Amino acid sequence: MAAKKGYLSCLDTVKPVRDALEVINGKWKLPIIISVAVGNERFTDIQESIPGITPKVMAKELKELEQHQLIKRVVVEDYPVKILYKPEPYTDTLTPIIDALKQWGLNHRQKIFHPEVSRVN
Amino acid sequence: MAAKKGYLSCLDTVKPVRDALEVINGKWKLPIIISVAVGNERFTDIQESIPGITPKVMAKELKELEQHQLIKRVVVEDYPVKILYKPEPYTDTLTPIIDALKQWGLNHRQKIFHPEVSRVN
DNA sequence: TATAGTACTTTCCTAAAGGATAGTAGAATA
DNA sequence: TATTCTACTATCCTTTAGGAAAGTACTATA
Repeated sequence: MAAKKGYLSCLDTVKPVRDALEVINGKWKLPIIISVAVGNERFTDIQESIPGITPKVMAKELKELEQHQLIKRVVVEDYPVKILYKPEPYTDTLTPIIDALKQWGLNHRQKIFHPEVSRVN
Repeated sequence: MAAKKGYLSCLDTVKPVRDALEVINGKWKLPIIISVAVGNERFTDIQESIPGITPKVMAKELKELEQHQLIKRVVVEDYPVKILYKPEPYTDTLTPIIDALKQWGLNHRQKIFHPEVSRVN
């Protein structure tokens, strides 16, 4: 019974990649993380630093990022109270992903708008 | 007029990251790329190597990846004709992203299921 | 007193993603 | 002749993402 060719397994890579994508999926999570990592702490500042994001989406994404311990919501008991969003140590672990995406995005834009000059492919 | 604090700009990073996300967004594009990169060439093999994907979604994603020149659809004129999906040179440029996501996903799973042993955070 | 700022929430809506299931056309195989 | 293989397509449906606009409770400021 000559074994039918069958496919090559790639689950070793596919599974962890999907785990990662589940946490950072969507259009806004990484931009918010980048903004907070750069030092924006107030709701309004973060919002204004990311063109196009609405407060509803911001609020939802901030909650999810908090649950994943990728940012911390800090209430400062002043009058009036201040609310700050701060990076967690765990946030730093995303740096390699963000860097890789940034570099790829820069190269991709080169490729699309100036194909003859682009470095890769 | 003491300038109101204002936010810190992070567009240098946010913009290219968003460019990249637009190409590799969704649940399935990277898994498909991984499968093709590992050597799966036939529609059915790719599909079987990625648990949960349906043929409809496969077909749609393959078309989009082709448009972005991340895979090539090759028709082999045999009887019957064979259709092969192959990686393009440009596919390799995604390797750093895939590696970063894979490493992060592995670490994240550690953190979630064995917090006391996890390496980072 | 009126306006503005802060951190949201609420409502309503559209579009896109994704999933289940079935079907199909041609060729090969039993 | 019947079934299987291949690479899809077609239908239908549910869920999620995301966007527009307004509102709110509190405080501060002019």
